[in-house]
Amino acid sequence: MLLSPSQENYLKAIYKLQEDDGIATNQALAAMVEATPASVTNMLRKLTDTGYVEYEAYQGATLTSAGRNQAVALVRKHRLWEVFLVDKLQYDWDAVHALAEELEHIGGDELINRLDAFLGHPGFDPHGDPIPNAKGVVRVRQHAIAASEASVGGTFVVCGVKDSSSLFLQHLDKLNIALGKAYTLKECLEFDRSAVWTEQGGACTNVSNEVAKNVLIQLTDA
Amino acid sequence: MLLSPSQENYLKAIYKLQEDDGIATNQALAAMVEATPASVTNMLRKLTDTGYVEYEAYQGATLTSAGRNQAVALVRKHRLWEVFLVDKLQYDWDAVHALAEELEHIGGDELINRLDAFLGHPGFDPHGDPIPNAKGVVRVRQHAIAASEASVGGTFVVCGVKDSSSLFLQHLDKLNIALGKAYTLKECLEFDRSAVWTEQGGACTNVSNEVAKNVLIQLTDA
DNA sequence: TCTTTGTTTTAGCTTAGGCTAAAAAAAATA
DNA sequence: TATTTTTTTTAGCCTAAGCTAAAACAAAGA
Repeated sequence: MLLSPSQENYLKAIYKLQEDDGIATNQALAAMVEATPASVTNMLRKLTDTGYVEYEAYQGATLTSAGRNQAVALVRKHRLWEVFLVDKLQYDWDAVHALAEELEHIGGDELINRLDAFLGHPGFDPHGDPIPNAKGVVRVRQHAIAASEASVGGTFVVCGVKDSSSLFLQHLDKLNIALGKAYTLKECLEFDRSAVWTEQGGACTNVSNEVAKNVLIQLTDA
Repeated sequence: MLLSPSQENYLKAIYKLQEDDGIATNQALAAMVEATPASVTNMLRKLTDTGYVEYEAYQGATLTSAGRNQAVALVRKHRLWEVFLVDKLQYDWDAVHALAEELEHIGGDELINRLDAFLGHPGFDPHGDPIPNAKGVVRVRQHAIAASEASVGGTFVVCGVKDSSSLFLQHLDKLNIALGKAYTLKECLEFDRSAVWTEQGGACTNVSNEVAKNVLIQLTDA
């Protein structure tokens, strides 16, 4: 069954909502694909016919296992193209989402597997999100927690973000926070829950709770 | 003015027909974009409104200078993606057209200029066709003639093809003919105009007139 | 339980890009 | 020049994917 770009976007949206919220409601889908709830109902009917989605009126949508495979393949394509754009074309990490969104609808397995090999089979995209392999296996990020969960005195490495909007990523750039950087949580201020992170070199960064909640870290025992 | 992929394909088709035949007739366009003449009439009206095409009923279509710019930009995108697919993803030269046809509609100048830089500003695509630069200047292939025009005893280098169909390219593969290879035209047989080409190493290749007409060469004075 | 509120679906419309069949125009031939 | 053939256009229809407004349903509060 061949899917249109639009149909592929719906599958991806259902997949993400299922992962995050467990359930893909009509309204949430509408927001995610930028359409009205009425249009969503319409599309869900069609996708049910393709066998990728299970859907009954008023009950929300679920992916079939075929649908899930499609969605994972799309996530794989999206993230590999993001790696290409950042690693090879030197784009900034906050500028690749929209382009990858277009590129992910091009070609089939052959293209993406060649791209994967060319990029050296990367495990993570520029935002630290894991890249499913050719068989659709998504490696789960081990031991990743939100930076807001760290305890004072602890050391950690930044390994991902929860919010990958341009706005947030550019804010991290301004704070000079990037994937792979190591910090110690020096203190956490009672008043607004903002934190002070120090780098090995001694540089300090003031991090608001709002930011910390959206930065993923791995604790290190150093 | 933002164009749809379909509209872009029409502009490219008009451009090619103008280059080759001087005139883009409705019927030729229909064949090229794989639609009916009625659909072409329809689309030409719309493109006239965008200012990229000039068109009057029964008179065929011409590109405006803005239209020509768009078309050249598309040719540039197409050929750069072909270079990427062959040089970086190791595709065979006969397998890249369809994918490039999809990729050429993605993104804007930023993406393609970065791709160009990444590829090292190549001058020619895998079929020997020149790649327009960022300003839309198409370098004309110097001194290129069809191999069928060579005279016996002459030496030449293969620099392009007139027919870049999969079928023809695969045939060249079988004959072991590739861009950049040097030959001497040993003899030309009266009966069927087929020719014998010899390589430096001494290997001989029998080349039909039909093939020779579609291979572009540059004469060398060796 | 009844009513209000919020969500989902239905009904009917829109636009882009196709199509076929018939009419009109242009080109070619007698 | 008249007629036939070919090409192009018109007219009317189709599908995908969206939209709005109204109706139907589900969930929550009184």
